[in-house]
Amino acid sequence: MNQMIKRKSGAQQLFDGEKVIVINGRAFSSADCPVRDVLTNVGGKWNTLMVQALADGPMRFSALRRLIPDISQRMLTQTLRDLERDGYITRTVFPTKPPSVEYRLTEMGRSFNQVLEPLVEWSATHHPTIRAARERFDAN
Amino acid sequence: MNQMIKRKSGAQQLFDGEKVIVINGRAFSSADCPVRDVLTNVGGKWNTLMVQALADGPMRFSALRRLIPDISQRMLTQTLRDLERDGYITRTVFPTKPPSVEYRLTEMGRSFNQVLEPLVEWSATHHPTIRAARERFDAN
DNA sequence: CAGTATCCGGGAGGATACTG
DNA sequence: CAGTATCCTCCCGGATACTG
Repeated sequence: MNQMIKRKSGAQQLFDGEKVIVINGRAFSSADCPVRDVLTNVGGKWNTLMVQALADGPMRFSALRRLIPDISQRMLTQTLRDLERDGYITRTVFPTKPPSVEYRLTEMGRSFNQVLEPLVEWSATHHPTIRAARERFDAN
Repeated sequence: MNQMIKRKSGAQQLFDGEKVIVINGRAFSSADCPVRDVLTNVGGKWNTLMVQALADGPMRFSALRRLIPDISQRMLTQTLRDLERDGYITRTVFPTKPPSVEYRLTEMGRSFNQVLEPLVEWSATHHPTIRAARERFDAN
């Protein structure tokens, strides 16, 4: 029930000649696999960091820049746009002058952050182990 | 405690002139941020899929090829090598002829899979919502 | 069977300059 | 302040061919 892939499924026949991935017993064209679709965002260099930056509360564009010093302006805008597009965050413009823009997690964004957190914790916990394994492997 | 980033920390001063990310109150050079280090793997196109493929039990190279039809030989090898290097899986060669090689999740690999599963579930659940949000956004 | 080796295109993302 | 607009580079990953 929890594994992404099931063996010995006849589902490969569902798409004629097309490559297929099987998740929870259902077949998807690997082109639009839902899990892949979401995990692509997770993999993006800035997406998860941005979600976590907004987890404490809404922030403005410039505040995000200061919080994440090594993101380029281009990537900050693009990441925020992508997250907005997929419904993770909302963008609110205040017509002050100069204008200020507030970014805020949606309900779904907060929901996502909750499944993200364990992964972050896991990463921090196991990072030393991974580093060690890597050095051991590279020693050969 | 659970958020990746803390505000109003003076930690930016810890690294002299270097860009810094702050996690759970500790500062890391953004070059070797532990969370980024792990999440990079999550983001790789095949890494998570491979972990899940092996979640049910060990598999051989050719079995993995059949299970994930649209991976190239090159990427299959490389993904397995990377996962082995970081300690997620082990690689065992059986000197039959022709040789067969078995890949198996380590304890850490299984541990990782457990924090991965909720993310996979979440993806499958929210995928329709995301698709809808995306179409709404693109309509403008 | 389980890999290497090589070539190659596309896209992610950085740097820089400009704007309402 | 909060963006666009370009340009450019690196490297991920696919395709193909060869090997112990």
